[in-house]
This record gives sequence, C-alpha cells and structure tokens, in this order.
Amino acid sequence: MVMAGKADENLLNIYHKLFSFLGPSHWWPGEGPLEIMVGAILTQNTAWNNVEQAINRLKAEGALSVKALTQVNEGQLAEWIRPAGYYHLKARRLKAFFSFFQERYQGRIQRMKERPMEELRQELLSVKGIGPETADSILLYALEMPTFVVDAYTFRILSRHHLVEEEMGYEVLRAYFMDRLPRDTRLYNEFHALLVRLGKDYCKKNNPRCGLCPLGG
DNA sequence: CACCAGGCAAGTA
DNA sequence: TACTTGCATGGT
Repeated sequence: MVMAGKADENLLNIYHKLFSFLGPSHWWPGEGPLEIMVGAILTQNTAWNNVEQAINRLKAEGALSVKALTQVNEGQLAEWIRPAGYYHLKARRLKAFFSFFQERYQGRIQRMKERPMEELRQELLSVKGIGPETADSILLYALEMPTFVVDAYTFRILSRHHLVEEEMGYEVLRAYFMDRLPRDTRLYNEFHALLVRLGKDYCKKNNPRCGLCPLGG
C-alpha cells in the first residue's frame, strides 16, 4: 500500500523522544559510499568495533577502492578482513557484491542512484550474501535512498515496548515504518540510527528492563 | 569463563 | 513451509 495520508503521530512521537534524549547521530559511521557498502556487509551479526579494525586494515593495504576490491584475490581479502569475523564467508560476499557492482554498474555509485529504488533493491537481494538489512543499509546510507532499515534492535525495542506484534517478518516491519512516516531519507537515516544507539546503551538483550530508556516501560 | 554482536544462506523434515 | 545450523573474531 502506498500511503498518501498523514504521518503516524505515535511513531513520530517516539522519534522525537529519542532525538531529544540522544541527540543527532551523524550516521553511518565511516566516510563515503564505498566504505559504507563494505561496512554494511562486514557488520552482519558482528560488533562494529571488529568491523572498524577490518576497514582500517583495508585502508592500510590501499584496498578500499572499487578497483582493488574487484581485482583482489578472495583469499588475500579474507586475511585482511579477519578481525571482522566470518572472514571466509564475508570475503566471498564482498567479492560477489563487487562483481555485481562492476558488471551491472561499472563500479559507479551514480549509475546506481539513477535506478528506481525498489528495482535496485531487488537486484541487491539477488546477490548472494546481501539480505534485506544489508540491502537497505546500502540503499539508505550509501545511496541516500528513502528505505527504512530494520535490524535486531528494531525488533527487540518495538516488541519489548509492545508497539508491534511479535513474530513480524522483516518486510512487514519495514512496511510498518514506511507506511506511517513520510518517505524522507533524512528521517529514516536518523530514526534507525537512534534505535541502534538506544539498543546498544539501554535496551540490551541481557538487560530486559530498559533502565533509563526514554520510552519508559 | 560464558555470552554477545547493526545477518544470511543452506540444510533438514 | 518452518525450524536448525554454520560461520568467527574481539569486547565485557
């Protein structure tokens, strides 16, 4: 359903509470679309600190470029990204993505930006190793397209506060946000960033009570 | 020491 | 279709 009506008051209310409490996020951490795309794959089920170490290694090796990542041997790449964990798997996934990026878009960010978002999203999802969260992270944070990123924190926070039913699938929860909020890249960017920061600091898995959580509860 | 982290795909019944 | 399992390092 494409919605043309008003934004959901409750959802915007939550957004404003979080923003007031935590302040602006300046996300994605890391500079430039290429680094963001690489980070989106490396951070799959992995703490960001580990990803930073891997990215720093790639920078030190002069390998953080489309050309280098397209040409580098998979085994070599695996060694460089070792601190990120699942490094054999992620090396394969990075190679698969950059192979797609090179062949389909000649390694040009701008070519991707010219595509309709949902079509590009489907293309990304067809790449082995790119699932819905990684695809949406690339679309939103690297390409600045208005898609909402759902992650483990989003599920946990919303269900813990009884804002949605449990057992909601990814696409349903994504639509939940996008159908109730204006299609605004900046809003989706900040909202997701705030949810992750809230999750890290106040809504941890081993801490069922949200302590100082600004949403109450 | 045990547990967790900004997923995803392949295998099983 | 609905579960389960493998993948791995580094921080708390």
